[in-house]
Amino acid sequence: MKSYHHGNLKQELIDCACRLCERDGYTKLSIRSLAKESGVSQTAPYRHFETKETLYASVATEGFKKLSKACHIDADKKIKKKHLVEIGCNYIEFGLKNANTYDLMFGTAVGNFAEYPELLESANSTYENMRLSFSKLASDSDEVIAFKCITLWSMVHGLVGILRKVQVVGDDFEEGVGPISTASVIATNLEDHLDKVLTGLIQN
Amino acid sequence: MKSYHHGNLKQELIDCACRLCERDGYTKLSIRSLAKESGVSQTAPYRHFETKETLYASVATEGFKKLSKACHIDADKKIKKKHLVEIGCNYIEFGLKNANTYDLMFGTAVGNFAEYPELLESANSTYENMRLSFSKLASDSDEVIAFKCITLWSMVHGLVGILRKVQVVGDDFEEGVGPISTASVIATNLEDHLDKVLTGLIQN
DNA sequence: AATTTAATGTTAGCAGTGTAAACATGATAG
DNA sequence: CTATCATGTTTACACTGCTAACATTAAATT
Repeated sequence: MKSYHHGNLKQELIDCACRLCERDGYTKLSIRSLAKESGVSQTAPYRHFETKETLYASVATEGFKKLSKACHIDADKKIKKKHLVEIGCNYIEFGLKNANTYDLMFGTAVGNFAEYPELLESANSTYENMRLSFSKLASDSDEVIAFKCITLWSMVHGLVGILRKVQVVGDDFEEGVGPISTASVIATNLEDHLDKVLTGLIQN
Repeated sequence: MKSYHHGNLKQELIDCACRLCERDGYTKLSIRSLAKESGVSQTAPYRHFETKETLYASVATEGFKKLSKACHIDADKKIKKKHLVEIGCNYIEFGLKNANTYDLMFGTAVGNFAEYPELLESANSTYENMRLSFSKLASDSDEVIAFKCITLWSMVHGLVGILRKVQVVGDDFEEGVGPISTASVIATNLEDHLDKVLTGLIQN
């Protein structure tokens, strides 16, 4: 009935880890609980993941693939500024809706991406997507394109960080000009905000 | 000789925690090791910190105080754009030089700042400082000031996040237009970069 | 000044963790 | 058919956060 070999354990562990990481945050994830969830012995996961960080890297890799998809713009389309605004909005939406996974992707849980080729690959390809979109906006040099791209990325990345604090603190504040309420305003007018910033960055 | 009561344990624990957090990252910090370092029993810290998160909150509070100081601009000075650039640079420098502490401050180690009044206070006052500087730049409405302030903050916050990945991956990449090298360029021309972004945001 | 009380320390112990070592099983290659 | 090797299990170790019960001493109350 229950065969000694699981057959598809690695993928099941990754899927399960993705789910639990997002639900409870990666700190709450234990290899043992993961194993139990898959009906397998405590140390079985070690046949597929050298250390816990290796498992984290797999979850982060999945995260970057999803982020990449969320920020993808149809390649044939003629890219305008509004499309970059859309990319930015989608990025932020991903960061807020998958907050715990986002932590894993951009925090320190995985120390050095270079140690995990798949992770590095998926992270770089997320960037590459964004870069391509910028390259279709105007005929800038590679340097300028990369520059604009990093500027947008750090902008939306920063907003995710700030806005998440807003989510956590919630409605405890009504002051009007504090960081919380201001950030909230930006959050609800995200498109306008990104539009403004991008306008300062490009002419199109 | 060695008295039963330590006398200044709480502060010593905080200091020690700040040091260890910055050196090894907050994940490596254990209450037990902390206690040992202070020559006190394993559970003594629990008389001063309800849970580990409470300790984290104290370390984060110290972090915000330092960040606040690093971003402080003399109140009497007439504020110009270059001062805001300076604030931004100092912020980023702090984030990069105190990377592990910065993680603790802006990550998810401390779930809800509102549960730790001192932390909330120090975090808000960091923001308030920045806001004041903006308010001395031009006679904008409170809303506009707050808006600009959040924009700068999320910008530099995002850059810290991106640039840290650069530090970690280091010199493994020389491609020229990849995220790593581009971010590196931004890092070495930080003032110019912030100047550009701020120019798009303000006129002064 | 004597005594009660509250703050701060210790000891012992539970349940949970990451990970290594030695062993078991069974799919696959020779 | 057999040997090998990937994949699973058992056992064990050192470590963790945290609780409960007890010890000591500083501070408050009488």
